[in-house]
Amino acid sequence: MADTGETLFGIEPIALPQGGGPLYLQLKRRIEDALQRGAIGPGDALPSERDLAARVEMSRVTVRKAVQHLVREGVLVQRHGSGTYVAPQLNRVEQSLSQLTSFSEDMARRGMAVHSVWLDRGLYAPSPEETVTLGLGAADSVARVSRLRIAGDTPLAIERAVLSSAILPDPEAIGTSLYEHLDKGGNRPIRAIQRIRALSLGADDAALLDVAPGVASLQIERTSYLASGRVVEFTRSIYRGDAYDFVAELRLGVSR
Amino acid sequence: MADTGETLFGIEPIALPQGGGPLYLQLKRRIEDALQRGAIGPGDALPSERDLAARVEMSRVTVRKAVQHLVREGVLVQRHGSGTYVAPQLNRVEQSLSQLTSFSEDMARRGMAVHSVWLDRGLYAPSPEETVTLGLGAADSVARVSRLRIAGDTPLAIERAVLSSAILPDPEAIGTSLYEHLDKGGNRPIRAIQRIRALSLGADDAALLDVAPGVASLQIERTSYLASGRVVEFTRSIYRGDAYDFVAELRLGVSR
DNA sequence: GAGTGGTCTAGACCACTCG
DNA sequence: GAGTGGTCTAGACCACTCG
Repeated sequence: MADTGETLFGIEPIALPQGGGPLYLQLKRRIEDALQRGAIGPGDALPSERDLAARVEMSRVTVRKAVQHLVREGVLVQRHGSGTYVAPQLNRVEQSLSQLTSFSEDMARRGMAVHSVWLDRGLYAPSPEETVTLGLGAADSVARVSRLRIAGDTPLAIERAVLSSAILPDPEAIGTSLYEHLDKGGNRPIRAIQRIRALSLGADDAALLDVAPGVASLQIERTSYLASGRVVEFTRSIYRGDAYDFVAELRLGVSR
Repeated sequence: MADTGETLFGIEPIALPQGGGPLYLQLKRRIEDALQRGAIGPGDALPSERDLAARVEMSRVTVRKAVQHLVREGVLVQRHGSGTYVAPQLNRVEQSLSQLTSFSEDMARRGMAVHSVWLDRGLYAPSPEETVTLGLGAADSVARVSRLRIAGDTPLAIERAVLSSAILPDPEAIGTSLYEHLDKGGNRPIRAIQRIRALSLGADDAALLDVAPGVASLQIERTSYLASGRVVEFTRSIYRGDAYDFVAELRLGVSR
């Protein structure tokens, strides 16, 4: 469906009225229009930045600025050395915010093949923050387990968990499921508090999730508790903003 | 605490080793270091882009690229015609994801003075999406009420609610509280589903929230129900990513 | 090797702020 | 009016991809 011919999917060489404002916003609007009209669709290649620049009679820097805005919004993707493409339509994953569910089982239920890549797994001296959160003593160490969650070939989330080494003495012994492993030791959490915020992705995490740096993402910090009230794990996860919806059910509170 | 003198808060004219990579990332790292060392703090002015460029011997475009990354991350703020500043430390607002609470009362409990600005309040023909969501007939109209929520002088959120005009025939009659108004008519919701996602702010919403375009934010879509199961309102809200934490409590689900 | 995006420069003009 | 960020250009070189 890509059109690198004369009409440039309806983006005329000379800017039509299109409203005023900066050139890069005008171009951004024209590309958005082409998408809305269906002149270009998911997976299609855009003309190269140099081509686009020549045709719309703007400098390449200005074209880049328009394109980068759309990349940050998740509308386009750029691949170094290859080209610029309309972002493939992702099926957003819905995840409940009221039940502690299993990533693997969640995905299986949706018919998605998932796997994880370990980013880190080992014993460390705790940071002051970890000492406080996990309620550790001075001599205690912590197990850090980090992994990248992948569905098909789309990375969805980075999970970084920290536990007392008393609860997880051998991080290497975890199979695919941390909770299953904890269960065996009688340390399965029954309750958790999650804190959700929006986050602009840094270069490193963006690379792991295969998106552009600066893209909006969701960071979730989870503190899990045993029935005894003891903290089992503290996990900081980063979810791709374009791939996840979190769903919560609310009950009547006070009047607003 | 701003330092526009020779040392440039420890950012030396000639780049120290600092690791490699693109110049703009090196500069970004040096500014982050200065912040971490406390050489500059919230509210402080940075040197102008031209000054910075001269001192670190990079072009202004490269300096801008470093600065803009930090602006997008919420670390710095720029004010056109005025300068570049370290972002003031915001007290994040915590909001529960398991109770339907009142924005105004929530804030009052935290000792914050809040007010709202109406962005829109009126009766309209429904969009197809609204017709479906609200379960409307062909001849029904909808009330749209949009407002900007402000704490002190910091805009925190944009709320855009849509209701059947059968439930809200006169949008102008709302005082400060939509729910209070609904209550009077016996149409108070008792249950709601919220859908949370990360979103990169567009120019218009960014301007309303007084942040840079492209900054990460949280979008929450809420569908509220009456005891009868009927949908009362559909609200799409956008929360400043740097000002909000949403907190949810989870109970044990299936194994992971 | 041709083509692509990623980085970088030097310079220009504009719109805005501030005293 | 001086200074600031916002936009824009023409041109260059690099790192990467792809057939």
